[in-house]
Amino acid sequence: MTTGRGIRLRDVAREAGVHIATASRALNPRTRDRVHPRTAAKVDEAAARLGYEVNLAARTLRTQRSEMVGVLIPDISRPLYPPMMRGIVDVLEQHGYSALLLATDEDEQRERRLVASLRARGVDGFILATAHLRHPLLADAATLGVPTVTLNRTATDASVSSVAPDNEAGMADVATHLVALGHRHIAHVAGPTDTSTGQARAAGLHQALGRLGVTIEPVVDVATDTYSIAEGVRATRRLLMSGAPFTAIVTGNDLLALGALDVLRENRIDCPGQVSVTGFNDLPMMDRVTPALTTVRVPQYEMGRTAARLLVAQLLGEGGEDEASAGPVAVEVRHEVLPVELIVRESTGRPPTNGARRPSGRGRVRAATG
Amino acid sequence: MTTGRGIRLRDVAREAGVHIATASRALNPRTRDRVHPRTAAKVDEAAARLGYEVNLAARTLRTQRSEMVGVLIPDISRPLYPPMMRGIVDVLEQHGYSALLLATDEDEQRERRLVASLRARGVDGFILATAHLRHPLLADAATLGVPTVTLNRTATDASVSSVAPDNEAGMADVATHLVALGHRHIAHVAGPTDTSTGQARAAGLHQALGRLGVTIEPVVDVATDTYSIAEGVRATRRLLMSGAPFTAIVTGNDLLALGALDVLRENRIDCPGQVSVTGFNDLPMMDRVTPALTTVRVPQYEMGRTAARLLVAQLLGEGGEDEASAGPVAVEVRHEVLPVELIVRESTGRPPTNGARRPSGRGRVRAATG
DNA sequence: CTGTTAGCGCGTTCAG
DNA sequence: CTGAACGCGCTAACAG
Repeated sequence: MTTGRGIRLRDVAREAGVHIATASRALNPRTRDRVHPRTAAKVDEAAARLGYEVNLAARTLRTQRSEMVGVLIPDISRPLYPPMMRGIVDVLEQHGYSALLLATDEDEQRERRLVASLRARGVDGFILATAHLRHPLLADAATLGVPTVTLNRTATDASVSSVAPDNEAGMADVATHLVALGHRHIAHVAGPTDTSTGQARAAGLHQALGRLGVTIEPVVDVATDTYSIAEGVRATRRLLMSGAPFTAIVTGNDLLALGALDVLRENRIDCPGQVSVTGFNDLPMMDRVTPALTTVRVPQYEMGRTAARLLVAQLLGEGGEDEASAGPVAVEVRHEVLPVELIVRESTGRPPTNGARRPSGRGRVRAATG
Repeated sequence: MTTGRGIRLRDVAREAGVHIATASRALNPRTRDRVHPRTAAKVDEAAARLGYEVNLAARTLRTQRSEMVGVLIPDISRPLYPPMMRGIVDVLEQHGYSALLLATDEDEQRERRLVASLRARGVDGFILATAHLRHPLLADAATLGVPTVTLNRTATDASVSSVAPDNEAGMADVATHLVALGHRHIAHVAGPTDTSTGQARAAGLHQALGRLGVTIEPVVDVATDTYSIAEGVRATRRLLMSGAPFTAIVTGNDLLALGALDVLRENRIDCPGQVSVTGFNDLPMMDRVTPALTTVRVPQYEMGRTAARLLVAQLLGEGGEDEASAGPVAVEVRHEVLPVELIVRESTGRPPTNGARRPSGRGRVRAATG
């Protein structure tokens, strides 16, 4: 109700008729029980009357804890991330932490700069959302002793906690689904091999198909450089050019799948009539594209929440750390793998009854543009 | 390369063989020119060697400027916001500011709490993304003297800068487009009346149609409570129930339009064959739903950038403020209205040749579920 | 349970 | 152009 500007602890203390330190203890939840309830009440009242708000910069300077977490996301406008971010923010807020959001664009230079600025700000921890495997930062962050959790990146580094979807299980579901429908000739538009999701999903698919007695011909197993519609287009064109037969395309990500659908459409190949397509992630609106995409739902919001919970647990754990344990302070490292769910929609169906054949003549494939 | 942890200015000063104050001046861009170039170079070198990183908590405590901005967004996982956030982050980063992202869910209580915590953190400014008109916070923020910019909310408060799309022009384009196609009986699923976008778009539509000599019958002019697919469904069902004739539905937002498309589909009313539909915003994937949505593109990323620029301008302006000007410090308040663009896709076409009639019998309208 | 004292790391006076 | 001293607002240690 009042200004709250420039009101310091000493003002509250004077107003309440107690010493500044007493006011501090009364107002800080962690130390409130060290003060007489009646005194605490008086302080509360004075603080409320004056509109006092603690100065966190001062507290941070004193305690070396900023109660802020740095969240590094390549690009929040890519649809995979917003639900994750929301999950992160929700959990952090619950524990009194705030989220500093930075865009990395997966640019190493930029990342280093941003992390440096976050360290300068004294963030208590990092959440690093990236699937890229080469990530020099990780070694740094761990080395520099700032608690870190990676998000959407399967654990490869034993020293940093991680949260990732169960890519293998998702691909196993996809494989089972397609084989049950009767598909035997399956093509694969794989995600980038320098991402953990790309690798894990590709491996999961191959393993599952192997168990089912189906193999993917190398000529119809193509990789992409990035997760994007354009890359999906490029890769699917290559598939068609190969002339090899297939009745289904498994992709590593919904955007790649959208690109595949575009290429099928431009070549007048019916989906799912002639060729089935699957995606991964279940991004928003995937139920509304045409045909509605069969895909693997990744619990994005829950992944964000989990990452934040893991980080907060470390943060709180560290604070209460007794120095009893000698040796390197064993921060508990955990690797959470969250369950995924196959969502069957309209882009998958039985293969054509006349069996697998080249879905299109080479000459009919449109040349790539641009 | 080195740890950077626990390295203080005094360490750098000692390493460089100068006084701590000199090191401070050399390292701070604003005061660097007050020190001898050779001395500055020595300090730089020492800082680099030691991996020094300024402690921003200390600087903030001293200077009362945190170089952080609080960004309040109802829910980052709603597709309108991520591109805005990206724009904000990009511009802020350019000027050395960081973004603290909070989720408000448009809950007033929560908002107050969050704003209080941001003030406690000493943020230098706020960006408030909300279209809701009643916003007590605004008065507060302005009153408390923290520079604020509203985003996606047309100026109603003269004291706070704002960035908003040109809703009127967008609706004028929609009206012109539909009338040119031959539509004379137009229905309207309006956005919430307690939002500035809802109001401005509704007003813009009515005005434009008025100029074109077309009026919307009150029975086919329905409002919604929120921008959501479910509300679009509810409102469109009401439209059909009314029995009044129309050949086009103009909606206040893409989600409402998706709901309208759902209801048309469930009643086997062809779009655009029997009824055309328009949206607003051009959210991601609107080119891929069926039918691809004719809508008004709002420059979300650019709006984010603009909001951040306006805020930074205020922040920098304030710092350089000479006390020469007596009276209330006139922070420059600006209201930016960004141009929009009509994107014509497949959901609009000529009205049926047999003219306007009730697109569906009352009895055929499915009852609302739930 | 409360008061006293000291200092977190920095920027900014004021002298020289 | 550089050095000395002070204090931003708070909390942690130590007394009492």
